[in-house]
Amino acid sequence: MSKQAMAKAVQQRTLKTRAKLLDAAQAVISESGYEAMRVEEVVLRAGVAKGTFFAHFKDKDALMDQLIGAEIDRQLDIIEALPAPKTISEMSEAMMPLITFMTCERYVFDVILRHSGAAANAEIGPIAMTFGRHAEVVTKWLWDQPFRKDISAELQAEGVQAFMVQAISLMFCSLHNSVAPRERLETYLRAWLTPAP
Amino acid sequence: MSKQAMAKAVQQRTLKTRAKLLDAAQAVISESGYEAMRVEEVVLRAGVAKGTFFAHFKDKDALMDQLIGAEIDRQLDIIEALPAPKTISEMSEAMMPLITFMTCERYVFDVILRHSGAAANAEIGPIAMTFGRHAEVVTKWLWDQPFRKDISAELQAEGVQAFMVQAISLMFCSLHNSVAPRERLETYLRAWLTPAP
DNA sequence: CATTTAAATTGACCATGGTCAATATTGGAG
DNA sequence: CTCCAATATTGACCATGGTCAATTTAAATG
Repeated sequence: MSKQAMAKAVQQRTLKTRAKLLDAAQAVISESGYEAMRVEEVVLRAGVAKGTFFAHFKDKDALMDQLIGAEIDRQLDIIEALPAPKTISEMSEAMMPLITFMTCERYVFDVILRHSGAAANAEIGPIAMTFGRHAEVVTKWLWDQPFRKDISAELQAEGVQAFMVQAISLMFCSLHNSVAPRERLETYLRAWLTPAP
Repeated sequence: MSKQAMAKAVQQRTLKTRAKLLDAAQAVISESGYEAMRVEEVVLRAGVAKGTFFAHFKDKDALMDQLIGAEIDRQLDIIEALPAPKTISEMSEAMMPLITFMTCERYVFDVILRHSGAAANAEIGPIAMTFGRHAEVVTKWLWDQPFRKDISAELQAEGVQAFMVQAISLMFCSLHNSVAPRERLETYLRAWLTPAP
């Protein structure tokens, strides 16, 4: 035995099957949206049995975690390429593409919330990772040019995240959806990042 | 026709059936927790058919909304009876019972998040109402003795809520669950309510 | 009291996510 | 090349939330 303990590596077909499933899922989503995605439909298009799906993903949510996480990562790539915002307005502007995706469907936002604090112990999923990455990006912004100096850039970044979630939550709330999300976010950020007691 | 247009009022049995369902559900939850609740089990104990359940509640989530909302209201009753906190520490202390309930099960917190921004238009559910009420309570606290004066008490209260949710979210996250939730919340609240740039 | 009609209840049925014992395939060892 | 064990795949089956046409019941009316 050469590979000792870890036995055989993953087989070729495993990767192929996984790719087929991901492609099929992405296709369904492109056509009908995230919420409308059915496992049945995905395995049908991928040409595999239902059981195979669950051999590759713990459950439907795990697939969503991966697909939505990947999309958020794409948005973060864009955000990261931007120059560090110098004003609150620029910062909220920079965050809008991400927010737009997160609010494309109520279901998507629910999945994101459900995974943002990684559920199980020691099991950090793709979406949870993107939250970590997002915090890092914002921290970097604030590092160069902090808006306030009484607290760390990390803490400021955590607050920015909390307010982003809050602003999005209220978008979906009929009590508060009269105020535009971008405006609301800016109000929060101004109060958080440039206080003047 | 005397009652014109609104026809007959709700029948007695309607209230009885609803009460039986709520009691049965509460009993199941007391024994096994929220996540373990099954509609099947509830209708069995209530002695009604499955269809009756859905004649009284739009779906399982609606029942959860009501039960969890009622429990949050009970916690808010307690909180409201307290004297207004004078320090950040007292404030976080006052909020702990509510947070304890919200974190009794991951499932409970998920339901709360899902309903905190009322889903459908013009359909404000019990949990969404409690968020409104909670904001009012906190606003009242800050009204008498505001920690900072550059922003309104209402805005401060919204921030308190955002940070409460954030602190709870991170409790469930394996990356961050090393820090005690109460400590984390106090760090947030101090930075939010007593900034010193 | 008989009649009537809106409202409440029923339960067979469906939709869909998820399981698992059986089977098939892969890739290395001899 | 053949055989073996680890791995991947299968699909019948289950669990559970949710639907709806048919039926039963409440209570107002004459």
